Amino acid sequence: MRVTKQRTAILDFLRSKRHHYSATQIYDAVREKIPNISLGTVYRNLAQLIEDKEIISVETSDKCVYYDGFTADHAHFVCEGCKEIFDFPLILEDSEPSKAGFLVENQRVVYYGLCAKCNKK
Amino acid sequence: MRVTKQRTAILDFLRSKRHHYSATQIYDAVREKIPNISLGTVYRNLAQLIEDKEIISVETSDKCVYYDGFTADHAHFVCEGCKEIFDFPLILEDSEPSKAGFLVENQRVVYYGLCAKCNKK
DNA sequence: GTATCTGCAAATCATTTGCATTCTG
DNA sequence: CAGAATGCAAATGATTTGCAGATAC
Repeated sequence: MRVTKQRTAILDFLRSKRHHYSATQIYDAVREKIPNISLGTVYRNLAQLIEDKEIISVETSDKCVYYDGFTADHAHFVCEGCKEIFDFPLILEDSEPSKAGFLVENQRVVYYGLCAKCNKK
Repeated sequence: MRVTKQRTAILDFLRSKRHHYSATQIYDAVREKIPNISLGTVYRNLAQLIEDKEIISVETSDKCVYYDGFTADHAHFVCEGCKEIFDFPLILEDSEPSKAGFLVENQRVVYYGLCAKCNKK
């Protein structure tokens, strides 16, 4: 794996934010620094960065995938009101699959509902 | 909401199986009973059935959504070896978001790894 | 009878890919 | 230099949608 300015810019962007971004949003953000970067390059780098465990992907009921530069285990909450994605701590215990002899390499917890603000309305 | 033979066939199919199917797989299965059903109808009914909480959707790192006629709370395990999706009980406790005043309407837990069989190889 | 649902086909839209060129080590 | 990575544009594939005709209630 080579260090290119494109890959560096993408990773720097994701790490600089405690937020979750779609490929297109990342593309738009990085384009401010590298105007001629292509969307294909963004996707290829995101895939590579996931493989290298530098970032994680967040699959929700949205049609697009979000990417997160914060890789410590945590849960996500998708607010159906304001569409915001929130982070929450994830309490890991002996998981059912591992008790059954399965090898758990990864786990995703996503809550859906209304955030505190939207819930009050 | 009207009871059509298409909607009934889709729901019957999903309820008759303890398994998870993509829209295309459901389309293929239901076509054996209703040969001229269209994929668009399958998607429209799946969306409706989800809204009515008759079925649930399972989002994974796959590019397609899976549908599940078993609606009681449970976790999913996606085996990266054989690609099978397994059900596991889900131990629900006071979730972090609800402690924070968020309204949790739904929650999805997906594990990734190797099932017992693939893990042995 | 009328609003809802369906089949069909075309449109979307996120993501992937082929290829010639450029860049990193 | 050689293998990787990039930009561009075209391809893919799941999902959505417009519309005219069929169906449920």
